[in-house]
Amino acid sequence: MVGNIPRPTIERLPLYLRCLARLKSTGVDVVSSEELGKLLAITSVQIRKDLAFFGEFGRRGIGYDVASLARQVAAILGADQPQRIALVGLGHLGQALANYEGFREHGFNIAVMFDVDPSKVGLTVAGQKILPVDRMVDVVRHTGIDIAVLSVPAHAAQRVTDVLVRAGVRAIWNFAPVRLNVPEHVEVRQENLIVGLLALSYYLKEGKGG
Amino acid sequence: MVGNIPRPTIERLPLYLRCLARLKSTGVDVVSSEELGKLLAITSVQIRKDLAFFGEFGRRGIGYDVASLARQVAAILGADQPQRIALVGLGHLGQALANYEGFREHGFNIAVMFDVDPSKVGLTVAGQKILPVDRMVDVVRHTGIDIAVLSVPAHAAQRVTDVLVRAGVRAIWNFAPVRLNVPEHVEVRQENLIVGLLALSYYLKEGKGG
DNA sequence: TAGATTGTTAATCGATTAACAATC
DNA sequence: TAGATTGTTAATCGATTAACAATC
Repeated sequence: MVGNIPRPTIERLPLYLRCLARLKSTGVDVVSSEELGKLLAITSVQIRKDLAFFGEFGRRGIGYDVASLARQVAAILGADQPQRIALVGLGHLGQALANYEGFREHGFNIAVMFDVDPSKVGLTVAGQKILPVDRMVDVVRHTGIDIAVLSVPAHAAQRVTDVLVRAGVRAIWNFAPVRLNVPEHVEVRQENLIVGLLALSYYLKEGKGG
Repeated sequence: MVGNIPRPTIERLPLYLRCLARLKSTGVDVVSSEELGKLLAITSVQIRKDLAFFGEFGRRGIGYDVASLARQVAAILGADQPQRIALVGLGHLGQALANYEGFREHGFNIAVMFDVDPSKVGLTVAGQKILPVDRMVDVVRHTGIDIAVLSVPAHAAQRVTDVLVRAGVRAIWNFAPVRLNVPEHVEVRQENLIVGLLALSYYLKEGKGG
């Protein structure tokens, strides 16, 4: 696999994957980059260029085998085999994430859930018992979980992160609106809901002809 | 205001805004682009370039007045005065959004909430009563709401969108994993949680040295 | 005035698009 | 073979970075 793939390419792959999964479920066996592009509002060249970073997946004159391409894109993204993740913080957002179907569909299983709030510990959400944060290092280390989802209040985010790092987590998906300090070997993905709403608000104003 | 601002610039403005709000609340009066950049892990030139699209906000040799810059960035984004929004779909994600503090902080108030599910209609979430979708056109049109947040299942998203458009909504923040068809004058912002997780999963694999 | 920092013009870098050869 | 569609090389476009003049 090549060293430096453009970030925009990486962020389009999940779109391809989902579209392919949908095509597969509706019984489509073969798809051209042109057709895929129509469905996604992305040019066919862009799609072929993106895929070309990783290999040759199509048949000239024919197109792509839907099932096979889906498998291979999933493999590129590390979504080809079940991956257990830890969820920390079971406020409203945490509970929404715990119940989000999209994860399971891509092979991500929330294997453990933690919260500091004693009134939440012991409750069952989405079929899982909430554990106390005290047990996080032990449990995460023991189960060998790599990815943690962080949906705690901003003021607690760095503290929880330090614990997660100590527990051996190597990727953190952070919904708290703070930049986390982590060692170099830990990947952080910052999710930032308000950006979406503010950007939308800007384009709304612009559309008005402002 | 200039016509064509780079999209990346627009998406950084909310980060500036939040950082400035935080500085203000900690009593910082003046900040340089260098300092702001350190806090956000963005270069100072990038920040100055971004701001330059909209005008001159700083004082050479001094820096930026935190309160004044915050006000002006908020104005650019249309977050300088309260904006009412409609929330459609009160599943787990919808309820999380209804309770999300970040919106209020930026002047967005969820003024009305709708759901199809009769067992949800009438319930109170985050201090608001859930209304039936049947009343959506009337209520939205009557209150003059511009922005709708869509957190309904994928299969219902287009149907609800058509109603929202009929009700006069001009911007839709869509959490359903489908591309919406809307008339040209309606802005759509596609939010896509799974992209974040899959991208993280990719970079985790890469980090491994794969 | 000297030091600091902005705003802007020019150079570089990276991503998208266009053109086309390869091949099913 | 002719038509379709991929994969790739070259050209264009757009965003970031570097350099620097303006000015507090």
